Amino acid sequence: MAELDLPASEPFRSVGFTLSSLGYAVARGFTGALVPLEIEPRDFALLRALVASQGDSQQAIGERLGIPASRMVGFIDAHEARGLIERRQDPADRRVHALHLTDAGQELLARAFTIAVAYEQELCGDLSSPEREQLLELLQRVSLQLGLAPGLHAAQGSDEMAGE
Amino acid sequence: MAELDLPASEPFRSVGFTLSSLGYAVARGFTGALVPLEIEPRDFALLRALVASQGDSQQAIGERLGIPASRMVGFIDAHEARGLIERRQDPADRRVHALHLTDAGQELLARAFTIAVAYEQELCGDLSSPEREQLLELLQRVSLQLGLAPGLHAAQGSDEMAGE
DNA sequence: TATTGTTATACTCTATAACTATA
DNA sequence: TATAGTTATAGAGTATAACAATA
Repeated sequence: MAELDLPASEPFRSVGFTLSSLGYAVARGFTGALVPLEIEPRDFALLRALVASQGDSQQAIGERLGIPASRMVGFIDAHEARGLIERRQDPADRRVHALHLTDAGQELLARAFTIAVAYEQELCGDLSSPEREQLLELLQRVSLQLGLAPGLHAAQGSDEMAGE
Repeated sequence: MAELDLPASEPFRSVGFTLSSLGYAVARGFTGALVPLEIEPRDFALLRALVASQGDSQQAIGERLGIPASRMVGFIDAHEARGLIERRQDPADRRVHALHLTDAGQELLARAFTIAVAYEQELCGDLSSPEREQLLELLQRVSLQLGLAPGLHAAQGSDEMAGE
């Protein structure tokens, strides 16, 4: 997209193009790395969100992750069926389901973290520590150009760290 | 994913995480930038592929883009209905539909390129020219770690430069 | 018998809106 | 009247496999 010498064919060198395809590949790779745990990146994001806010309501968590209320139902159902998450009645407001990680959920999350760390090391295997820092810094500046909150994430449907 | 001091909450600084979310945001942004042309990134990819190989068969193009034959039918139908692409009978093998860009298709592609260039400039607005080069170089090295052919792209279904 | 393009079918994922029980 | 969670329904997108014409 930068040097528009070509009529319209060869894979041009552009930041937008590269980030888009690389981001997709990274998400797909991470999805693959999580397969042994039988979870996907979206599940990882959910478990992480739960650690940050144990006891919050189903809809509050959903809002933070950008997941509509109706979709949260089945999403939480699946994790509860696996014994990773617990719905607890709020005694003050019986409409509310407060979400909590079970011990099994915390253990699985820990294992997912181990995988995430290993994957990060694999990705950056060719970079020195300062190079990695600089890459992060440059990416950060592109993020700001896009108006992205630095470091925000979600377990949205449309992929994002999920390769499906 | 790099510094695993946190139990599992704050948005950590990791190349994998950043690339995944940024890539998604870039794709979504590019999708938005193309809206005035009433095309999506996958259409842009198709038109580009056609320039590179005018006259190739429908399935050959599909294979290059990673699109199964059955999906190509409706995909090409839509573009033919808009007058952007033409199916021509191959006199030698009457099963084959050779695909060609129409004049309208070439004009639309040119306009899409203009948008892509503008989007690239917007993304890199905060970067100096050497910084941009270095970013591309670092991304390239991460791509190689992932075993990605440098500069390969597709018009796959599962998003990739498409925000849906 | 294999291949190009097509169609039919079924499946996954998702959003929208209606519904319930509480407040 | 509003809200948390649920359910029902319908829509988009896709893959799989069967099919017709041609080789």
